[in-house]
Amino acid sequence: MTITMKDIAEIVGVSESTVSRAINNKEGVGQETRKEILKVAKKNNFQPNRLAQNLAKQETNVIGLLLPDIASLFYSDVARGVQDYATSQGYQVIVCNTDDDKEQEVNYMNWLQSNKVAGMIFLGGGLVNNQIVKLGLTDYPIVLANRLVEEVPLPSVIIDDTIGALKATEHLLDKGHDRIALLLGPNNSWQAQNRLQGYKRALKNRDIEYDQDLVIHKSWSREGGYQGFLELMELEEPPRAIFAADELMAAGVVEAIKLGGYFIPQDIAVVGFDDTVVTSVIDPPLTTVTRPMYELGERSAKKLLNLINEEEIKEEIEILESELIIREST
Amino acid sequence: MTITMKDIAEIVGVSESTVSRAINNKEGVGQETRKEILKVAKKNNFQPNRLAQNLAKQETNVIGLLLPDIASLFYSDVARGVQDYATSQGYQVIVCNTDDDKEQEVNYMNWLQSNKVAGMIFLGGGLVNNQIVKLGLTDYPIVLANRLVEEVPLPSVIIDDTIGALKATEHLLDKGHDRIALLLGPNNSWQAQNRLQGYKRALKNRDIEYDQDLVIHKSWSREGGYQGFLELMELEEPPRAIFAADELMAAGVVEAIKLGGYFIPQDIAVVGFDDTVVTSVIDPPLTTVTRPMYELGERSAKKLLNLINEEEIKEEIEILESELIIREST
DNA sequence: TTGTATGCGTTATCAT
DNA sequence: ATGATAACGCATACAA
Repeated sequence: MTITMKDIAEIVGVSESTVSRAINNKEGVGQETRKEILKVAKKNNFQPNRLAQNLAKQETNVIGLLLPDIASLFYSDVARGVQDYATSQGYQVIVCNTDDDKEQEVNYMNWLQSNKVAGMIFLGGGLVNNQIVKLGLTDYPIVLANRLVEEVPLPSVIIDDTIGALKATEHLLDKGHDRIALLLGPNNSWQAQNRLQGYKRALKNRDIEYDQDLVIHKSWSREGGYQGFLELMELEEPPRAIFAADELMAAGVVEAIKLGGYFIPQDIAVVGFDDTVVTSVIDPPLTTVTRPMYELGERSAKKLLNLINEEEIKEEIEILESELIIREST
Repeated sequence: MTITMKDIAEIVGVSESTVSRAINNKEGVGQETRKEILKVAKKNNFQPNRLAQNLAKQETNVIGLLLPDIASLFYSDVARGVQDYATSQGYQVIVCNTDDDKEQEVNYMNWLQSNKVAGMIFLGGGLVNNQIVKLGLTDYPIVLANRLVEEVPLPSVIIDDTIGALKATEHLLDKGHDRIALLLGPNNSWQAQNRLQGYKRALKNRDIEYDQDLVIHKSWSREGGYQGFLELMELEEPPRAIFAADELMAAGVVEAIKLGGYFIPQDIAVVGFDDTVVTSVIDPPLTTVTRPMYELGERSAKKLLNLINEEEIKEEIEILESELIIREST
């Protein structure tokens, strides 16, 4: 049913090579012939067979994106960034969900390679495994997005939560607060560590003593935020500023504050983390740290395409900073 | 760098066809030869070139998924369902974001065709345009997911919001409420129409008169829900049960109710719509209508693969029903 | 059991 | 300006 160059050649009465040249806008085809060929092609809705094309050219315009779960709010945003940039440059993206499973990851790596993708982006998922390092080092174009690599450096783009947490804390400091509570998830997580670090650094910059009692680890959830707030209120001198370093926790804190009859920000100021649809259900509009997720995708894609086209890479590791959006909760 | 069958053939000292047979687990290869070939293949990490493979076999194991935006909470869940089912059957998925733009859509359709995908799923995006119908009718495997088609029927899977709304209303009726408010977005939307219809049908089933005053159209947002509640409270006899047919609106309603000093569900019962991360920040846990988004993806993928493999399709149009999850807000 | 030959649809290198 | 031909890597029908 689908028409090929051979067919067109037959119809027009020329050779396949001439058809190929005409279709690909190359030199060396007569005015008339070219017009005729294009006419027939359009009329029959000719679509070149990419499989054959790629096989012959020994290259493709497809890149692979491996991530834990496309259904996650965070990753889907990044994915969109990757896709938009890639397609703007004539590339297509294949998204693979690994669920943080090493085996899945390796499977996909192999599959992508056998499909001769031009390169891959590895998004999230903790540490980089050896296979990736090996692949990336044997000059296969690979970019790491928000993912850590041990020892050997690979081209990567990451978001630094530390800066965001620093900005958030500084903002509250600027508002005149000197006792700022910090709500975090379990302290074994990389995220918690970074955000805590930013918080500490902000305090240190202002010569304010770090008070262990003001830092509370709960679960990354509404309930965690809720309970965290209750704990804070039991302190002798409860804080009047809270940095809830997670959006669900922030929602819980706001909830608890209002239920307690306090006003935001008059009685207690709140800064959250992340700015997704969850934030939109919080009232008052939340001052929050926002991570450039879409941009993370864009930059990663850009870096990968640069790598593929062997253009010069300015910085091996690119660091994006999270921003503070100031709204009405502080 | 990458090894081919030809290379293996040379190393082992057999012909390419023998290598092909061995690699593909086909009959007609001697014990020893096969073992030797596989050994060499494994040692050199041989990956068959899918481009060549697919070109030769004239088929691929890739399907295309066109949707408005992968970064949307709704669509990304569906996409995950498609991917999981597809990969479980040995297929890969290419996701294309169309942003509801007809032109983009057509571009992707062409691109996917020229990549010889085995089939496509069109998710969301309102009415189906003619190009799709044409493509689907000229026996190209196509499945419509939660998308409307005029006149000509195409294999499709849809979620019926009507049923969900009906169940939600019935549930409140069962709880003894006879004056149930309904909060909706702008009434020109397909969603609003369906949910209103389900609501009406539930009332009719119980011979309860439809009261126009109890149905309020606002924006699909927290603010819309909030304002809607305030309007309801101005009625002579405010309702004590509210069906907020959108998750953001539900969040706004709950917010407003609590600020008003009422208790849920003792004073006012609330049923929401959809069950995503947004729901998780609402307290008390919300009774809500949940749409089987993941399943929508799964079923669509399954139908498409059936189509591709020319198995019999039981029902041309498959209707999934939304379910009511009963929690503590009613 | 194994090898030979041909084709898949396109690109690219030669001739002409 | 155009055509013949080989090549891309693999599958497969047909011979041997």
